[in-house]
Amino acid sequence: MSLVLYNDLTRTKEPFVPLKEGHVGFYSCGPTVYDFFHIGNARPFIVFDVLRRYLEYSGYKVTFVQNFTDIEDKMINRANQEGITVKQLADRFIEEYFKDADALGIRRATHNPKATEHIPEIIALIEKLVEKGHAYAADGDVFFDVGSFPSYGVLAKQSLEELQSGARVEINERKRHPLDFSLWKAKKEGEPSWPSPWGEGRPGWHIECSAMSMKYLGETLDIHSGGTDLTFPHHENEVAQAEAATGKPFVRYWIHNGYLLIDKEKMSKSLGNFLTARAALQKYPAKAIRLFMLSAHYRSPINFSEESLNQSLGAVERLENCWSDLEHARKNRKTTSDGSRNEFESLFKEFEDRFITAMDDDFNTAAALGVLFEAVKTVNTYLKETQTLEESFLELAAEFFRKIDSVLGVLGLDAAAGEEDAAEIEALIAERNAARKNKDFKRSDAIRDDLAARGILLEDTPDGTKWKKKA
RNA sequence: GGCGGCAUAGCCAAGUGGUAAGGCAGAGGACUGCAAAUCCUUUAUCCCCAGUUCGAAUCUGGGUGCCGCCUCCA
Repeated sequence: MSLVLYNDLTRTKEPFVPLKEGHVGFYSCGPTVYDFFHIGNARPFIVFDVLRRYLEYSGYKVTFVQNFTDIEDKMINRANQEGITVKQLADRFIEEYFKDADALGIRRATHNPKATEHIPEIIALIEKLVEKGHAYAADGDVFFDVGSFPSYGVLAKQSLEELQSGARVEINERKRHPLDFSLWKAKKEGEPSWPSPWGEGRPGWHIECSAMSMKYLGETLDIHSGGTDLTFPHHENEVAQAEAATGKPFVRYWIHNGYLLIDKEKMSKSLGNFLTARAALQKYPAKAIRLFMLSAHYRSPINFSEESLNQSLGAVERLENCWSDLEHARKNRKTTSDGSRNEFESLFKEFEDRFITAMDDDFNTAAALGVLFEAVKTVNTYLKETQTLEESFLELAAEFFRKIDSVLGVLGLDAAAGEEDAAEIEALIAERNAARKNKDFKRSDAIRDDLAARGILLEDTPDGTKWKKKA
């Protein structure tokens, strides 16, 4: 059994075999840093972070590269609007990106290259394309010559003619073919620029990903991912640029996530129907947002709504309750350790195998979550129905949850506890229990209500009172 | 015009030939001082029609509806 991925290049599921055994070179298109990213942008960040984690869980060494597009029309426009430099704008929103991405539990990439820091690599790639006759200069601009690259359209699965017939591209007389695209843009007044063999200018959007991905991962990448809207033309162009230059296959597995919709429409900045990740994080814990993203297959569209997020929140609470019950049992219940370890080992081994089977099948996180919840039920039932707990069960269950959560991150076991006020809470609980003993329910309920108002929820169990923070 | 996706219970969502995972919500019950949590029970024949098959949500054909890409966009 091993991972099978849906490859957009072939439009079929294929067994995943990396170029170098045991190692995966993974490039994921990152944000243009002109604004906060929204919850739709967050989908690929979360989903491909989980794929990356799963590859690592599966034993691969993963080099994960995600770029920052820090020079581009939108960057320039926004910087001008705000009266700051493009660099200042980029620095600010890279910082904001990390704040939100970290809060969402997205692990840091191995490399986060910026376009403006790779101008020499970009120019070198363009020069190579010009030399090989795949690009041509025109008044300080350089265009890629799609007519020179017969397999243009591999990802779109359309011929040049077919692509052109539906195209809404602006007429540009300097282009040989309407679909030729900019590799280098001549400087305009008030724009940042760099010297180049074609004069002062700046790189086009598509070229940065080809240049930077190959710099960090070599001429052939194992996985390249992004939103499905990038398939054409961005990724198509990346393929053309890289393969025209190197003559080697650029990417072995192209994977694209489906859109996040809101009111059945694509969430996007231009439509104005977006919710920033930051705003979402104020309303919902990261765990709930992650679980929401993972509750459907990554290639399906998902519809964002308050109701969906609330459902995910409910699900997360179920996971958390199970975990905290487990912890509580470990501290407060009688345990023994006779014999039955093997039985529990195979129980959790089976759950893990099923988790692996789900994830191996084109990264089916929805099915994987199903397995996780079945394990939750098993643990809950065991805790409820067993008088004297077997230590190995508690250990193995905790280990199972930790492992799964190292991939999915929906339990937040990585996050620091931060229970500095624990002592005070414990004291109040003791006071409340004393009141309960004296049947002073007025007093006991008052304490419980006060704590609830602070976001501390109490549960009375046969093994004493348990408390937790509201999710 | 070309390319592609989707349609499963009140909601979200797996499942691609053998008689429908999981979550949320709801109802009933157990437990509780009351709660909370948990457990038990309960809620679907898979958009429609026609085929293939011993057998289809799952394959084929035809409909209907929704959505995306071909332009910046995760």
